[in-house]
Amino acid sequence: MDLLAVHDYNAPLFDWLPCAADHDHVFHHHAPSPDVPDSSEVLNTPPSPNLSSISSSSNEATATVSNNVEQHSGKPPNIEQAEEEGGNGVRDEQDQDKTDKQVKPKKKKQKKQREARFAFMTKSEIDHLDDGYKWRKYGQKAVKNSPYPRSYYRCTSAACGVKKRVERSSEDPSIVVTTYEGTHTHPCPASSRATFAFLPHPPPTAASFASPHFLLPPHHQPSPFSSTTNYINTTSFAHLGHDPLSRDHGLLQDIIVPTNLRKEEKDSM
DNA sequence: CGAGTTTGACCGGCGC
DNA sequence: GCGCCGGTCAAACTCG
Repeated sequence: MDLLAVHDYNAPLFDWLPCAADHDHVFHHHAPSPDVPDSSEVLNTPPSPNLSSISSSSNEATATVSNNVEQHSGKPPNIEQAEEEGGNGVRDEQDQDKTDKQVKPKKKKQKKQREARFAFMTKSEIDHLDDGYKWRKYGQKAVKNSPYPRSYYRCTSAACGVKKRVERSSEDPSIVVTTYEGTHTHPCPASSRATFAFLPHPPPTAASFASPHFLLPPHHQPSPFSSTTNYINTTSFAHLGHDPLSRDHGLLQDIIVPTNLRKEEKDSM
């Protein structure tokens, strides 16, 4: 399972970001989702079925990846939203009814299609790592089996529907688990001092995370974190699967963790 | 005053 | 069908 999951992440995943294209280190970002039913607004035209091989066996493991990709098929949330807001009148009307309980129309009937997600762990004391984008917090929830809450952020850029979740590992409170979901539809507003400044311009996206380059050890890059920040030892990663690169260097800046994997991790506890 | 955060409530999906 | 839980909304609040 773990192996599978990790495998997923070493495999090129999706073309998350348009701007990922000018990424020098672009690893292969072809978006997978061979079976992505075409949608009107798919940003990442997914030509290459890379996942097919992966997704054959483990539903769980692939769920997050391929599934997400598939889910992409629907339409990005922002689009959905746009649509919804296109039906602004609807919303307004509903607003008038809102005194009831049906406060909002929310998502329409259609099964909610989720954007591809990508989680990674960072050892940091800071919860909300600045990745160069501007995020607005729109929710926070207590996490089951964890004393730490999970925060929900959305990219503040108007048309950008990218979301991210930030939570602390209940196991190791010093580890922050960040899950990105969606594709930025705009350039990174700030990249210099950002947490991910060590990354080539395009800030963290699933694609960039998926890229092995993202796994460069700390000494290869200026640490965006405070001096108190530690790095997760590769052993952790080894436990997740493997990564020759990181193994070589012994340390790892961030650990890329498939969301499903984390789930499985939990399950196995 | 606008932008961002907090927080309680709502909703939908999923497992039992 | 029911309850649990994750995700989202939006009003109220805070801060610059």
